[in-house]
Amino acid sequence: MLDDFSNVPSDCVMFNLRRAARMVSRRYEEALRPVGLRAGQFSILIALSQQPQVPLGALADGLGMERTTLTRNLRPMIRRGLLADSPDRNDARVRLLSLTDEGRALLKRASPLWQKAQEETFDRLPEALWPDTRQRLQALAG
Amino acid sequence: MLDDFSNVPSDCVMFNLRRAARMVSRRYEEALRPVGLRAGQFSILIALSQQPQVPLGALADGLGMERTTLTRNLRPMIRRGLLADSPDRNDARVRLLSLTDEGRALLKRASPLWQKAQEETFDRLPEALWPDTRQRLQALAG
DNA sequence: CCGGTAAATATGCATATGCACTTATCGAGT
DNA sequence: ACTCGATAAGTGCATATGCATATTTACCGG
Repeated sequence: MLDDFSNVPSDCVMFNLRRAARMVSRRYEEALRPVGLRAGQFSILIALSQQPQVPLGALADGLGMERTTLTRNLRPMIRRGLLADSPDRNDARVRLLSLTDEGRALLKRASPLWQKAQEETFDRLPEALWPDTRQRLQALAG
Repeated sequence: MLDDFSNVPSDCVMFNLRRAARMVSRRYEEALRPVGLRAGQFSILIALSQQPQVPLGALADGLGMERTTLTRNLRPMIRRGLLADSPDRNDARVRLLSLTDEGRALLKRASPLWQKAQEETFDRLPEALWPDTRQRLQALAG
């Protein structure tokens, strides 16, 4: 008998997650285009807005991202002046990251654009389902 | 008053989707490493296993991916001999894609590895929740 | 047949992703 | 102080992602 993979595309968790992430990211990036932020860059700004100084590794963990990936994702943002980094005085290995004033200002401008994308997203998935859905995504990511 | 973005990381659909996609993809790629397939490559093989000949654009639509992205993702797979492409006899613009015998054989070897990754995934998200979760992801991707 | 518009795909550029490996630093035990 | 294992971060390589733009082909109205 022939191999039948016909159920795999819809069953595969990885495939469905990646496709949804691609499609949703494109919509958020379209919304954020006026401020010139990519989807991942917006996430980094948000993550850094929570704390004054964050070690690179801790930030990568929070984003569920390889340290080496984050290292490179930071570059265009630092070049643009949105982020600053400084060595930890107590541990010279650690690179502490922080938002600049410019980064904070841009985040403020980006916020309503994000809000709009978020609302458009909830036109597709009823917002009441989101807390539950988020929890499932976090379980998958954990 | 200061801007407070403290709710954004957990609320942002885009962020949660991307993070989950990253983490889950890494686990599938680890499982698929013995056959040397990346997560997206496995998805392409599966998608092509459904039909004998698929136009590039139609495949891209099915994957929720830009045609230009797919164009390049195909390259290493064609170079490796997993896929073949030929022009459509009725429309010289169209590139028809198909699995090679080697591609089909590799998919067969990859299948149990995928199955294992899938099962590990369901250790994190109860499988009973998957049909519903999949539907939500498809709504987000649509 | 010709000209113009639409469609399918490819290219240039920039960012994103992570593994294997390397470098620098820390801290504990001697 | 010294060595050594552990930890934080960076590099080289390869694939992934998509927008703006270019190229080729199709099709339709004249």
